[in-house]
Amino acid sequence: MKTKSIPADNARQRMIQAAQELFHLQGIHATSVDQVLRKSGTGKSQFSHYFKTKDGLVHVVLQNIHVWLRGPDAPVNYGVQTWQDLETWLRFFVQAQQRYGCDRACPVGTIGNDLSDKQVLLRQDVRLIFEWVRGQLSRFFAERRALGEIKDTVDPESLADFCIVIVQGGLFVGKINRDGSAFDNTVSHALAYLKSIKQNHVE
Amino acid sequence: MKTKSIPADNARQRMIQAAQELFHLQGIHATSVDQVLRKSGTGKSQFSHYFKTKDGLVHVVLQNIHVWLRGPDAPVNYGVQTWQDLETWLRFFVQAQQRYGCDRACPVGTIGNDLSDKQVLLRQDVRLIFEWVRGQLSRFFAERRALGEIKDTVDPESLADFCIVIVQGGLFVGKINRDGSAFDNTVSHALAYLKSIKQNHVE
DNA sequence: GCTACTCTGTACCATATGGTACAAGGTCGT
DNA sequence: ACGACCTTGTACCATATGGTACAGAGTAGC
Repeated sequence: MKTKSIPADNARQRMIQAAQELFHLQGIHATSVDQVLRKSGTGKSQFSHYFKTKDGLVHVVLQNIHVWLRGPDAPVNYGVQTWQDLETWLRFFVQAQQRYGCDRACPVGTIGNDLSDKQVLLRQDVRLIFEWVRGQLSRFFAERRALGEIKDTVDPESLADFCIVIVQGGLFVGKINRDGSAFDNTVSHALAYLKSIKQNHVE
Repeated sequence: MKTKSIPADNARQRMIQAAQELFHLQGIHATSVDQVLRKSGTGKSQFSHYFKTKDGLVHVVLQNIHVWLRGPDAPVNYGVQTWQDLETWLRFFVQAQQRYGCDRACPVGTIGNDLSDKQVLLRQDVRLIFEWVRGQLSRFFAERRALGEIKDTVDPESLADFCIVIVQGGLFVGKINRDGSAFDNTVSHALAYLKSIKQNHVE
């Protein structure tokens, strides 16, 4: 036996980390368990021990991402409070994708896209994350509407949908084209729209 | 031998058709060659004969889609000429997705998303289709701008990107959520934006 | 009839896949 | 020291995968 078993569930964390990156980059189907094991330097017995099945691993990865996004180490502030926050939030994804050479989209979206109708629990995991993001955004828009900065006729939740679709679509198209310019252009237009909404407030 | 070999490349067409549907529904990775063979009722020898490899089949499927979209049997008019055409074009994708229970996104996008960096030729196939669509849309916006219906400061190509990202993102999110409302809401906002652009023309 | 070509069925192969069995090492509480 | 428990290595398995080999049937041209 090479390594001592002192590091406890160190292997578990390494597997989660490796899986998260591989899923992000290749999706679930294109990523085999063995690939995760090789990347994390672990064995099949640990895998079975900690996650039992591949779906089990995906589940833990999604949970991991969920707490990551909601916690203090989130890569960007999801608790949007100001219009500036919203612009920062949108622009973040453009920059983030370009940093990695436009070879990957949203980690959660990539996994969600690979799910079949049978993987009910995993779809629930994905939905939970999306719902939370949508909640953050719609809360922001609702607050702004209450302040009269948005017309009463505009639905805050539909604006949240608008932002989410822009981000998911932008990352998706960017990945396909290996080029972030379409995403960049789209965010510019989206921001122009949101500003026009903002300025159109009654009173 | 059950069937006579009179029907010529009938088998070939059936395989393409089956593959196209399976790729659309599951992506490339989740679709095995055997699955295509079972669905099309053909054998492995035909497959090797006509397409040689799996990538070869994907290539033909993409070409098939390409000529389909550009031809008279296209599911929607890509040769947008009027603002009404554009609205019809955008709304078509919302309706098309809902017709099939929101279990699939764009056929081309789905395939493009599954490509690795090594599949250069297939990525080229995808890019060709996307570039053509982008060309159709940007041509329309350029024409409208020439007529003074759009401000000179607005880039027609970036508006085309905006529309493509909305459609790809909407279909993508719809597939993940198995629900088309986010896409629907997003298209409504996008159309509102495009109308605001339209009315802002100088003169 | 003979040959060349197209089409198709059967069999096969090396590899990869997800998953299981089982035993053994290490740690801790007693 | 003892046993319980957590962790890990090795070996294995049934199945699926993409792909190949090869021969037989059908058809057309000469």
